[in-house]
Amino acid sequence: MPKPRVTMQNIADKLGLSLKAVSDGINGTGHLSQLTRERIRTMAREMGYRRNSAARSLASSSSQLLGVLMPYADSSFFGSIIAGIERQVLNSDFMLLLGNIRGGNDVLQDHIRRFAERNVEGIIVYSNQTVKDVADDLLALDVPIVQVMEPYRKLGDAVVMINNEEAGRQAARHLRKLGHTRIGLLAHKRNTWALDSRCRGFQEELGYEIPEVECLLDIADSHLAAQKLFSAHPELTAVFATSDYAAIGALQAGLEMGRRIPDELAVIGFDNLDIAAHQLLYPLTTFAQPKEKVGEVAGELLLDLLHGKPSVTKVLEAPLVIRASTQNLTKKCSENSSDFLNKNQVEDIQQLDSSNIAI
Amino acid sequence: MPKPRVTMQNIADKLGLSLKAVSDGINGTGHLSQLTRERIRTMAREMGYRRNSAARSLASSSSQLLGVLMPYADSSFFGSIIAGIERQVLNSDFMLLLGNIRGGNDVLQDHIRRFAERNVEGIIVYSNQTVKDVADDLLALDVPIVQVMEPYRKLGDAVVMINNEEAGRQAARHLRKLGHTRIGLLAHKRNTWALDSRCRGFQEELGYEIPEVECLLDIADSHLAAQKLFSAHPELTAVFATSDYAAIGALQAGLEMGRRIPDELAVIGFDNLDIAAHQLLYPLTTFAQPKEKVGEVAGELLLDLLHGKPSVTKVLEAPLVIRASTQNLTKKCSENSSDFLNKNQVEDIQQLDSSNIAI
DNA sequence: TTGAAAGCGGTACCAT
DNA sequence: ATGGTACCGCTTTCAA
Repeated sequence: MPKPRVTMQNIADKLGLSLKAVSDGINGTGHLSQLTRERIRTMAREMGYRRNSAARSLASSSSQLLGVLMPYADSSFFGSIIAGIERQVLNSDFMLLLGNIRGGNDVLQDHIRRFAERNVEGIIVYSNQTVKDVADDLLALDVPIVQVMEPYRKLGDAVVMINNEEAGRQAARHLRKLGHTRIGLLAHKRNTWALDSRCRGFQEELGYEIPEVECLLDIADSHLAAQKLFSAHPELTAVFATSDYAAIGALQAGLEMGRRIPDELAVIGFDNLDIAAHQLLYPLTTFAQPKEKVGEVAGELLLDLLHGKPSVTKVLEAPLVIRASTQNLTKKCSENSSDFLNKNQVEDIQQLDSSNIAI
Repeated sequence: MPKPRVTMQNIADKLGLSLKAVSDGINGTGHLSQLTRERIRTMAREMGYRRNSAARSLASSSSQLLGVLMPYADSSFFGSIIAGIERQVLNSDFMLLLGNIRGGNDVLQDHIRRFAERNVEGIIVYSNQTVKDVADDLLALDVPIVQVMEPYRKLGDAVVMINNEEAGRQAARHLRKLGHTRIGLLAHKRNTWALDSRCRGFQEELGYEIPEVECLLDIADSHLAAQKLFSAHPELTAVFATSDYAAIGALQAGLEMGRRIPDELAVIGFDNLDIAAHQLLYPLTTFAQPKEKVGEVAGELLLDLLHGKPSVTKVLEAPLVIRASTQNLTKKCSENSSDFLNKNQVEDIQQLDSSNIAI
């Protein structure tokens, strides 16, 4: 049989106080003498009182629940963002209700319905195509929404995003500084703000027409696309790939053609995934999006919105992490280009705790 | 102003029925005529009724909430497990409350307290060291617990785990079949059941004393450890590393010594992480733990427990994925060893949807 | 088959 | 500084 819950009434009875007094005592509200408050709290602890958020939520119509809609299973990317959110909102006693947005519109609509039933007070969402499709249902929840990584106008302008354009520019500058003049672009479909501005920044910074091939987010396809790019433009000595996956494909194609990395072919990726950082022979130069920070800022932003503050758009920078795919890093790399990033700046580079990985 | 919620009472009034009738009509409980039930449901839909789970939870003392405690930010590993759980329990109208178990005992205890306040009805947990430390608090919740990947006796025997011992054995058999007779072990600390049985299976299958060096879950340290191993035992031609990270370190050390892969040095890893699958020159032979499946089974198991069924331990197999780090896969690889895994068997190998990754 | 009424455990307004 | 009390929206006996 389930052990009986200790209620505020129980405490009140024990102490000869009113229910109201106990409620105020525990919540720090109302006007109580210091002594009473102490007595109440002590007794609550003694009796092992835990508040009942269902009751509290019903009475106050505030669930202290935030909905998180992300494709968290595809990579550790969104897991990190979620961890950032969690850390930020836990202090305010909010908890996260999860919804994976991999899957069709119906699955997502199901999540949204559940969010409604549970009275979530705010949403943090990555606006992928599915989300865009059901944006109306999301808006119907009538709660603050914060978007991360990808802004979709319809969902408002409370957004935490990465300065993709500047990253694109920086990629161009980095390659130019290394002396490359024939530079190509291996790009994914520009059907998102992030990918589009990433490419735009790159092209604008270079200022001339750039050979470009489109590829899927898939190493095999990127490989083929890169082959196409290099055979159509054998003069290229550098390529900016808009993801690490594409970059790997480009490296692969380059190696097959006998190019030496990075002199005869320099490659920049995007994301600083493990496959970039831990690529054995050719660690990838790439951009490290501050994932956890994005989550933290998003959480903070959402809490602000809940407190009535106006919505704002926050733009974070993605530092360039320079590795062997663009630059031979000798031992004196520390006194090298100003681009070179101190490891400490990149949250990604962290020691894993063996007890935390199901290796 | 918050738009007024449609309540069951509203519906009852509109229909001239009692609250009870509406409740029964919507929940499919009680005895109602087919007609009334239809009328109620139709009206509910028309008025845009959504149930209020706070009220429902308070009245029925069932929260329909499951707590998930995992280090989901470190890699995509646990994200996949969580996605599996979600898919399994969503049909039963449960939702997942998340708790990251990276961090100290106090953070975890905080999660547990919140779980208590929110009346979670069950827990799925990865028993890392922190969890083991606060196992008592977890048990105090007095709800069913399902463990994934790592069993900790104190938390009961409802567990979904991987047959690590068999995987270890299979690693040994695979290397032996390839003709290797001098085999080493590059192992992480055996402070978990998973790691210990993985090593044990490997050793037992080989049946003789195996040169072994311990390393951290970190490529740099694994690299050093592997150097140590190979210089102490230059006769080794193969090594089983108990994680892909360690395997990368081993490859690195081997390459530095001028070994040709896989003839002069074969390496097996564990986990089928991206860094294994997408290692450019030397894709890693490794074990693919069925992560999402683990989640699904765990979810199913927990639901069973909630329905009063007895707890059981489920053991899943981790198929070996053979790649170039142990075997030269020519075009006729498909007619190769029976070990060779059909890609379709490995859930891991999936096409990523570009709109789902913040590349 | 349907309805009335008593909670579930709090919150919050209004007295005192 | 404290107490009384009317809900919050739904589930659940129990009676009709």
